[in-house]
Amino acid sequence: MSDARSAWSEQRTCERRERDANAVESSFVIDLKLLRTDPDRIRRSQAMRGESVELVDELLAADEARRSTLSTFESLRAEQKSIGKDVAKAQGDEKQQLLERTKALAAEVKAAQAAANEAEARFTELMKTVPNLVFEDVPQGGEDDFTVIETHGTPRDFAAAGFAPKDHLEIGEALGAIDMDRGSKVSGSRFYFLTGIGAQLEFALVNLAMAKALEWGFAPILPPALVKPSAMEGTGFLGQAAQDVYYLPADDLYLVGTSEVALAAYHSDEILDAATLPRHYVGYSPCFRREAGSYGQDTHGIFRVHWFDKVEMFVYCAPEEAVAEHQKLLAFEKAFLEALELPYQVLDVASGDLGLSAARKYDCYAWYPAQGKYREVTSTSNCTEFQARRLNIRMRDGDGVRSVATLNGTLCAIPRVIIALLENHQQADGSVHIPAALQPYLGTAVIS
RNA sequence: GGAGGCAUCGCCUAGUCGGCCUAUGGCGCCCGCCUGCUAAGCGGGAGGGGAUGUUGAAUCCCCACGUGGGUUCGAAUCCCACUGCCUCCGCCA
Repeated sequence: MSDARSAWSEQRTCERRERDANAVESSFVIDLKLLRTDPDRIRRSQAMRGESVELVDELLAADEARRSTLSTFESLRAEQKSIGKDVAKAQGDEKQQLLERTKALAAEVKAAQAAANEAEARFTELMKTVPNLVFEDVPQGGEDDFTVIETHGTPRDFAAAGFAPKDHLEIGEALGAIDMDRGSKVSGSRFYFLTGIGAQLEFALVNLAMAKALEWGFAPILPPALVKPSAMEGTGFLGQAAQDVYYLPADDLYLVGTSEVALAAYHSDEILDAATLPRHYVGYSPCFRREAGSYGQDTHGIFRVHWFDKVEMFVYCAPEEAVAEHQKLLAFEKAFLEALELPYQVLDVASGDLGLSAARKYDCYAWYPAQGKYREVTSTSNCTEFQARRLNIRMRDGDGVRSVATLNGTLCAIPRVIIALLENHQQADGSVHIPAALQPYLGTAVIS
């Protein structure tokens, strides 16, 4: 039995469902105990992200309000219950007296409960806005303050080869691989058709990526591309990133921007047996992005588009394993780029440029000759327990029941990989060399 | 889309014309005990939150019978809405 198949059968027998509603309500974004015992840790994280530090004080106040209203409700409720029992036994006048007392109490209980619910809701709303805690050793700063931690390969010297590199669109159109004009005719800007060898290239890349992932022990999944709001919110895409997401109001569904969403929500409301962790999944799905904040950026070709397909890795593991798993995901991404013979760098992304759910993020930037620079081609995030708390995904082990950690990483984002292949491996005559690892899947060593 | 049925602890299940439910029993699981070993047997445990407290003690309380409301002094039990699943019909790749 293959690794992938045994992973499947194992998981089918070990799944647990957690249906407790309170657990869902009280699954918070950051660790509740941390808020009380070490609020400064959260303040530092907020500062590193360039987010509100005052939020922590609001949270503490809201938590206090929540607890005191809850206490009030609980003691009233306890009294109500205990009198209720006496009522059942009492007779005559005694019964009438008790009834009178408890009638008034009923209204109080109701009011106290409403107050407690409201305080709870306010607190939960606030908690949802807190991004994940950043690891304290990630580079500080904004978009441009990343640290380049590795550089692999060397950009080709096209001058020495005697010709100027063409950009991917020019190559792709000449090869009949990319049709941008019809993309915009049919669907608008930032849409495209992959045609002929371009379409074949996608299938070849997907098959190569899947073959590698299976070899590495990942279980393959084809996830839905439309998800409920809870899945979107749980993975952290409805906060500041909400404007970048397609929404279908008629059905109250979102189009995912990455299969990470469905892969993370896959085990929502479940308790996983610790013996089945870590779990490695690899998903393939279309990805939809409104690119609302990027008007005018990367408008040329298929670098930044509203729809693309992507092979994505996803990991569930014990929190203490997360850092090591993150390194593994990065290693897999590197192995894939190396198989494609692409020069690239690895970036440790700065605190201010992390998404809502990431504690640390490594991006691989591949070399794009026509742009003359390294640009993002993969991204892997360690979300620690952030998504698991929101999605109520826990594990049972010797220490009881606790949240798992989740991680995600790009294995192959089709358009950006196609661009990198076309541009880096182009020849003077307009043909494109295909890396040895990909040749078996495409059936040719050169496209022309 | 139309009609009907169902929803209790990991799984199965008792309870459903309101208070004795502090939710029954079985299986599986975990920890003890017992025992040449195993099995059996016996005892205990297994959700969330809060308070006092401790640092890996304990005690008390609240919540949890799909979800949310309602009726009532009191709801697993009655009423309403919603969700999910199952069956049948229709439509469809």
